Amino acid sequence: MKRNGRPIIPKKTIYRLSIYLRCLARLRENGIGTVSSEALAKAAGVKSTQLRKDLAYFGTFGTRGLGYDVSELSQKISGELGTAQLQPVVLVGVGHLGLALLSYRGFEKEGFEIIAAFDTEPNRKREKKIAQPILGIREMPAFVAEHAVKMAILSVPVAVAQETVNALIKSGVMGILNFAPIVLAVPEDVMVNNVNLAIELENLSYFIQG
Amino acid sequence: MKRNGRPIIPKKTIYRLSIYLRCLARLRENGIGTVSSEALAKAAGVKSTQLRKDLAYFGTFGTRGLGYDVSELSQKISGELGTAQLQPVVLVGVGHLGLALLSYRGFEKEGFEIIAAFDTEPNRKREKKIAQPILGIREMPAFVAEHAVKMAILSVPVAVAQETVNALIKSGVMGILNFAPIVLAVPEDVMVNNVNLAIELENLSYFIQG
DNA sequence: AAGTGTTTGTGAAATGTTTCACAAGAAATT
DNA sequence: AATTTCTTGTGAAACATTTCACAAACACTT
Repeated sequence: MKRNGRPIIPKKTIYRLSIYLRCLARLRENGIGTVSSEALAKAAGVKSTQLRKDLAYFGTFGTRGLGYDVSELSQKISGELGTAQLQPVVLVGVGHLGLALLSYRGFEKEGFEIIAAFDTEPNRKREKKIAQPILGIREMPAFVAEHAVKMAILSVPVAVAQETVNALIKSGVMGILNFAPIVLAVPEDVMVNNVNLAIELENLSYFIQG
Repeated sequence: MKRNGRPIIPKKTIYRLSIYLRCLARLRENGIGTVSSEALAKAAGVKSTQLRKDLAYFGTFGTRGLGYDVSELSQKISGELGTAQLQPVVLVGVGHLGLALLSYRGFEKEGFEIIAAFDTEPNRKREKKIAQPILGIREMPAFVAEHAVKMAILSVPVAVAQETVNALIKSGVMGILNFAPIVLAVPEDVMVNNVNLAIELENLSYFIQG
């Protein structure tokens, strides 16, 4: 299926592309130049046919009888995901979790940089020193607009989550990584990814009962 | 479809049951005693037919023409998910993220209690005081076995993630909430839920370009 | 250069999930 | 008590995703 020229790639496939990218990175670190769909799929925890189907959505990069060139495939997936260039991100809500996320060094490696954080009490004393500036929530709209920030991490209390999202969207944010345990109402063209740790635990709890 | 007497409920349905449970909790807080599938579905961000199908997997609880009793439905879903009683959980890896998770007060409300944390350097000075004991990683096997812990949160560095999981499983852990950006190899009867923040951001990044 | 062995790419089949359409049941109204 | 209104529960249809099966393409060996 296609829409405006580009094929429509399933959400799940996009998710797996990210996983493949990480596996490829590790292969490259180990100096491995070529990999078969079988081997890469195993590393990613999927079936090899699924890996090939996933790649087929946006091109054909392999060599039959040999496999895929690790560097080339990395680049192609990176390009498709749009993580080739560094993306600015803001974080809103600097509580326990927000502070931990600001300290987390895993984003930069993947092409994202938290350039600022916002909180209702930016000067409240925190037990940890961090590199990014913490600004008042009132400064958020201007900052986001000025720096053309398109993505935000939301770690505010549930009570203010919806109003915070409204403000972010008004300022131009299109994608939100939401840690507040609430279903946010957003326009169709805005995307929300929810991370709810309690739900993940509940999920585990169910399936290990059998 | 059924297996050993119980119907097989899709993973996605289980996930949504957790969401319904949260929506119901909020309704109850607001003193609302009855809710229609239409209203609850809207609050949960799904279609009403889907909500009814989800519930139909394990029973029929509604009253036609009226809707569902909020308290009763909460109990039924809780019972199905197995979150009726408090579940002990351990956390392994007390770095930035682990520390934040230990401070997170959202688990208890949902029926989970982090009863202890483990780290290779339990006495390393940390900038935050927390309630749970931090023990050496060597004490983990005995502790987990003794307290019959079935679930663990894994926030260790990638390099030691697999060996840590092996040890946890050996001690009797059946469910793992994994924050390490790596695909863990586990036996069939052990369940892993991965939380990978970089992937979530990458995902957003892709869809807001479209 | 021919033959053998691998591995990709892809229609088709199988499986899984969501949505539709509507009968059936209960409440509310007249 | 009959009628209308509302809402559930569910088989069937539509849609989406995964897996299968195998031809095509290339590498490697002899």
